[in-house]
Amino acid sequence: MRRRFFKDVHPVAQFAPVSAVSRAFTEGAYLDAEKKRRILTAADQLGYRPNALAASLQGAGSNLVAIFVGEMPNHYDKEVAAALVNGLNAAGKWPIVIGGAGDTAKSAIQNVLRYPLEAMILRSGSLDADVVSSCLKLGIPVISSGRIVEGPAVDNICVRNREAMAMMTEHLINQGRRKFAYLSGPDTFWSTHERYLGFEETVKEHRLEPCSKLYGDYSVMGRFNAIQLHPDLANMDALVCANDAMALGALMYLKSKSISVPGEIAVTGFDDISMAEWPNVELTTLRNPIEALVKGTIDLLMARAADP
Amino acid sequence: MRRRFFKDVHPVAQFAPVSAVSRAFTEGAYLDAEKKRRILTAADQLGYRPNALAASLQGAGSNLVAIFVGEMPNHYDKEVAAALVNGLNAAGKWPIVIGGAGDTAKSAIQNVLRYPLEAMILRSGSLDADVVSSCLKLGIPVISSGRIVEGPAVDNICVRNREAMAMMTEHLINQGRRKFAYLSGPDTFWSTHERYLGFEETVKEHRLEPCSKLYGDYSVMGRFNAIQLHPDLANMDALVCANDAMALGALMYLKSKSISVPGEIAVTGFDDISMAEWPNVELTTLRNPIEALVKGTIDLLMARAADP
DNA sequence: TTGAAAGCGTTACCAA
DNA sequence: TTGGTAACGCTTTCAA
Repeated sequence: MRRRFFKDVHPVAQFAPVSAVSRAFTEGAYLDAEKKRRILTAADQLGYRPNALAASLQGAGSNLVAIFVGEMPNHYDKEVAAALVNGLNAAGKWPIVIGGAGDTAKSAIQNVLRYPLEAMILRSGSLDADVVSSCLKLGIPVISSGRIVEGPAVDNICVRNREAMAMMTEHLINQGRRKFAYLSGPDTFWSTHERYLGFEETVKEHRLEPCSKLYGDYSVMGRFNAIQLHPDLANMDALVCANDAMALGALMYLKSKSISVPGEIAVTGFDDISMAEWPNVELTTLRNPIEALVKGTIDLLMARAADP
Repeated sequence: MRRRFFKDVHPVAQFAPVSAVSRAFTEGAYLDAEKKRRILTAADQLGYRPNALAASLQGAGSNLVAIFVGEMPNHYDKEVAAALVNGLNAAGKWPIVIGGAGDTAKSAIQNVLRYPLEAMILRSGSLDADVVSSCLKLGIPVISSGRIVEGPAVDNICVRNREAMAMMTEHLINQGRRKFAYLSGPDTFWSTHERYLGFEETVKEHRLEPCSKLYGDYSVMGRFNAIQLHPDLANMDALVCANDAMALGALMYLKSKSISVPGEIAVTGFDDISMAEWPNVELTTLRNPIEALVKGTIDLLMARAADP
């Protein structure tokens, strides 16, 4: 079959050779100014723009990035995801977002890896080993945001969960609190363990009596909050929660029992989600700075792009 | 320059011709079972998978979809966006997410249109005319989710805002409420107008006195809620809000003033975000069903894919 | 400064 | 069944 020349089909190349069209869209390429203007005008009318995929096949960067956001059980995760999308957009990177968990997410990730990605950003920990090894084989850099993931070619950006929680606990002790309870997240979340360690070591340092530890699920309503299960609320003057969502749930429960906060019991969270700023919400929280996290993630991405 | 044959470079084609490799990855293609197994094994070890971009260049569907989510000022928007991402993933479509507003978003959209998209899903109304005309030229179907957008080749899926709000108002009147105030969203949101109309026509039908209309911004805390500006809370027994977020804000304000809800004033919202189910939140709300919205959006997408 | 053509990684077609 | 190759839309030599 005779090779059809681009001239026959290329929408703009009716007016000029393909190479000229390409040059018209390439900053700083040699091309007669008048000719360039003509091409750009025609392109504009036709709604033509160079196909980014064909360009990437040719060697240009794809500017595509995948983000695995997981299930996003609480508002903090959603806020981070939204901020990440905006940050990437501003940097000229286009995020393909993958959600969910389990086998569905697993196969989704494998499918998305068929696109020429410049990076894989991990916001969820459920599939680490799998994803990391796949990306390694493909030479796609992995950026773990909000958790530490071991592995070659994995960049990490993460808040100091342990130190922060230690500071928070210290602060409560300085305020005179002595009888602690801890509301933990599920063990499947990486941050859970770190945060508890920070709390535990501080309590031990001050030789306070061992406290009770409860488990929530990082959401506000999960099990309408583990706090309900607590044996005796009377024997407690501070409730340290592993994130804001659960702290909010606890707060609502205590309020329904007419227990004064922070009078009788201090409640603390972690993340500083927007709800923590609402009036009537007597919550002390640690700022888990989204802006910094997003900026760090994108800096890492750009660094990898410049020097793989 | 001599044409380099794929054999020289294709990672798997060292073991078999490129066409065989392609067949190994194509369901139902003619290929010796044993040979297929060998190829797949080699591919697995090398981490090789067919490049989706090159495939789409060849004629296969790109499976890429863009979602313009806008600013997502409230939780409902974020919940919808998350559900949409999950739904698309489950359908084997990969969403490129664009956020923000104004010129940044505008140029982001134009850039993303350089990829071969199967559809553009609009969740934000800020850039309609622009996006629709660009997509039309490119032959990319536009799906407007949650709003009605006029235009050729635009599919719409949307809840009946007006009818729903009318029902809600009717319900309040049946309960004996007579003195209404309305807390509206910003005029830049399409749903704002529709919802107000439903409310207004019902109030007029029942010949109730004209009510006061206040403006919020669809967020919980915006201006710590327009309700504060209301001249006299005493002269009101029902506050109809255009969405849950603002209703929640109003609720908190009334609580801080020790006004009983729903005793003295009934407060209603719209959306049924998860927070509306929290205990202590005395909110009557209309379910804006996310599942149905997502399913409808994806059905529309699939229908377009099958028959453009 | 320009046009022609090679080559990117696929899939589809055609002849064997 | 198979292998070879045209074609997809683009950018980048290369030669003029």
